[in-house]
Amino acid sequence: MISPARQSEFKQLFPFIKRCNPAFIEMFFAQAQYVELPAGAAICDEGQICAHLALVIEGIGRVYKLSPAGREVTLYRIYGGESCVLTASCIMNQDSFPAMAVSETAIRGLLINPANVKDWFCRDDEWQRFIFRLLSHRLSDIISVVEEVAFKRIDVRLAEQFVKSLDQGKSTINKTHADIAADVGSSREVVSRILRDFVLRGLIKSSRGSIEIIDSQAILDLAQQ
Amino acid sequence: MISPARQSEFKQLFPFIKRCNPAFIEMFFAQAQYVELPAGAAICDEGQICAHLALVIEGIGRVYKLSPAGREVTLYRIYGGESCVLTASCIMNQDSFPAMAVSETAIRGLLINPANVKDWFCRDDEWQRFIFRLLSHRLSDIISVVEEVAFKRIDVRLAEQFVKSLDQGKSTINKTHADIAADVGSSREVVSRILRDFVLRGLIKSSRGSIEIIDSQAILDLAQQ
DNA sequence: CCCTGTTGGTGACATTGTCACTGACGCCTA
DNA sequence: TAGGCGTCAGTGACAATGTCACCAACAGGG
Repeated sequence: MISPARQSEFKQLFPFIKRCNPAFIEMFFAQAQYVELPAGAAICDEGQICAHLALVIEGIGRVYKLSPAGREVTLYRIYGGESCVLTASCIMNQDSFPAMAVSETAIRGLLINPANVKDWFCRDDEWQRFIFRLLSHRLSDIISVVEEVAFKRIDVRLAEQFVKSLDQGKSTINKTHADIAADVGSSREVVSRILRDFVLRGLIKSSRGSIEIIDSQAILDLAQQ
Repeated sequence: MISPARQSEFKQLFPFIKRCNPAFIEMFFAQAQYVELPAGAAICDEGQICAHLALVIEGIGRVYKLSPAGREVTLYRIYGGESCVLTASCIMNQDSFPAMAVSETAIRGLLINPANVKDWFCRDDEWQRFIFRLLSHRLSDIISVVEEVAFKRIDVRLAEQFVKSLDQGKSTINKTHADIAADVGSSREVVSRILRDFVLRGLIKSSRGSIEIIDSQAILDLAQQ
């Protein structure tokens, strides 16, 4: 049973629940389980069968692929108000999880039992819509990753990352070159080289573990390509 | 209304329908629409909203991404007994199609009205299971594409393609270098170069528009990496 | 037999990936 | 405070891949 305070917090982030019928809402909060995770916790290992569907209230989760050689690509991130679809699809047919997931920050959220996820599907139209929307958004997220990796130059993709930060009002990115490389699926050396060029061209300032965007217009232009 | 002959043909390829309840089966075949497509027909353009859910009886569809520069990557293929999930997920929430699709061979299949897809979801458990299985398989298909593109050398990926042909009992592949490049998301020149090396190493024989696998063991070994 | 579109080959160069190594920095502990 | 250690970033050399421009071989139609 979820406390009333957490319930209203949840409703803020997941508006669909407010459109569900009262009986469903009651059942939902009765069955859901509240959890907290520290930053950097492994949520799902490759091949592991997922135990629950997670709905994130606060924090950021990162879902990624890991190569045998140790390289990484981020498939997508899970923010507050979202849920791990891979988990969802795994729950639906008991497959194993085809990627890894970690908490990038501390995470708070609700866990739903797999049996409930499926059972509720026909109990409430809004719940169904919510799950479907999630699945299809993730599908297109991952397709964009294919597009990025297959077609775009890395300098352009780095610029895109910076633009995302700018959109969130942050002109400083606190990440190491290795972090960024893992994000875009490249290697640290390549990222370092390109960032060195960015520094020389006056687009950014770089220091240990953080990057400051100087010429945001040039970054925007580059990301445009 | 689908003719009895086509119904039994469909049941062979989509066994789930045999496990559905009789009323559902009747409704299904009453509402479904039979269609045929020639080879090379455009099924879905990027950004276009999909009008129907297609269940393929015979033939092969290819779903791919196209870059502005004209390069391509194949996301997945749809064979007999399968369905276009992207279409499915698009239907569920009226999004536009995030990729392109063409018929690689002539295709025969059934079309389902979007309204029905959704409506049926809670009418029959087997139908629900079928759609979910499809969605989650496609998701992992596309994740493997990310893995391939981000982490693997192209010679290895070409070898993998050849292994797929060998698995189907075909030691000759009737494709142009450009076709193969579009499949793996590379460029024709690169494919040509690598195939030239394969020829020099005695792995394949190459002629205009077709490739014959000579040393299948070496191909298998290479694909293993 | 010529014309034309398709297919494949090639060299040159830019971009990216990999490997091995180095130096700089921050933190901990003796 | 000095030394030790791990993290972070920079570099050169070379391999793999992408891009561009161009050419040659081939097939089929007129």
